[in-house]
Amino acid sequence: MRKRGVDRRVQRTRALLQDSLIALIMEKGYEAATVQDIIDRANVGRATFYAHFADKETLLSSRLEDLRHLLLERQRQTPALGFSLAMLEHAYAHLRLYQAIIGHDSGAFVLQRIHRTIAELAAKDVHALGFRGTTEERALAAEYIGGAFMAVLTWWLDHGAKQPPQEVDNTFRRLILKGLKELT
Amino acid sequence: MRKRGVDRRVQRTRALLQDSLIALIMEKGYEAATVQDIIDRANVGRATFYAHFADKETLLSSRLEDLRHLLLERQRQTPALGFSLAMLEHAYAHLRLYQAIIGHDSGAFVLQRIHRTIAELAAKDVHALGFRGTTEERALAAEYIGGAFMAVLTWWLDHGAKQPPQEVDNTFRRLILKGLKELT
DNA sequence: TTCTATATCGAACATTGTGTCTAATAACGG
DNA sequence: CCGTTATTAGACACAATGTTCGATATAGAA
Repeated sequence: MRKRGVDRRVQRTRALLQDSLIALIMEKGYEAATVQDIIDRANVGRATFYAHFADKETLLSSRLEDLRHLLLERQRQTPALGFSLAMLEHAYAHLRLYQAIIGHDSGAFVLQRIHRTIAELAAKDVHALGFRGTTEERALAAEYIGGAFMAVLTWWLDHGAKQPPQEVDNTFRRLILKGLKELT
Repeated sequence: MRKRGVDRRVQRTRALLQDSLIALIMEKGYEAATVQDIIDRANVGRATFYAHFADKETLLSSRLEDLRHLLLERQRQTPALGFSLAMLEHAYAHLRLYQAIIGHDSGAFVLQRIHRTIAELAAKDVHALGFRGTTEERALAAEYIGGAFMAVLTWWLDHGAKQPPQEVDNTFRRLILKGLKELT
């Protein structure tokens, strides 16, 4: 029995690379960070990087996958739109990172990935919300929920994240259910 | 008086390059298109490209600027949310292009640029809509309108653009004003 | 038409980043 | 302790970027 747990070296290397990417995103944005930057900061050999990840994007994906599981977990515990508060709290806990993503133009790609993840989770909630309609209408609802959430998240981060996550979560829920009429 | 109009050669070259980029976006996506690809297809010298545009992104911007002016024009003629129908009709008239943007992952960047343009136009409408509230609330409203529109646009394109622009415009308006409750 | 300013060309160039490969070394886990 | 596997340094070919320069072609004014 060889494969009790993952080799310590592997765990260490992967963590170093992921953390390095995060740090670089905060420092110069995702696009601007090169593989060379990443391995320099992580103090890891070039060949080692490619032994673990096919490219920079794959490294990013490995991190986003963690986030996705976190959100999935919270969604299972919460009746509807569980991803919302979980995501807001995660952003609140890593404010500098998220503000860097929003700030740099290079954030587009990362943001898009997060957006797709959210939209995917929203699709599951459409059913949970007891939403009636055709397949297409439900797809529209999911897209709308995802888009609205990203709008709220972006706005919140852009303005210094002054409200607590709980309050923003409420704003989001009011917005998607009742639209602009209820914003005030 | 030298500068009656722009030199024909300049007009021709710029148009060739812009059209070439559009064609390539449809063919392989924005990210995948290299400057070499663009000048090859346009049949323009490398030095000439850089005489006109600093890089690929600047070339894209020059095209998006045209779109922005188109939308601004239509917004001036329409009481509120004028960008919506105009944008939908533009997408409808260039379906293959927009579906390519949505399709390829590389579309994230282009989509982000369009999103920002829409959000900017939405900000002007927030006031036109007679929306009351603090500066921050109005910023949220603008972001929300932009996000909701992009969601509807994305959904529509993703599902084959089966409804006419007019109908999609109505759906969008109902959605942002009254939320999910009114979607059915 | 002629003249002149300037846009274009082609080709070379340095630079940067990517992804692969190898043989030697180090560290893990049993 | 030993066999397996991860890591390393460094070199490598490749692709793409953005700049430069002299020669050529062409637009627009007179």
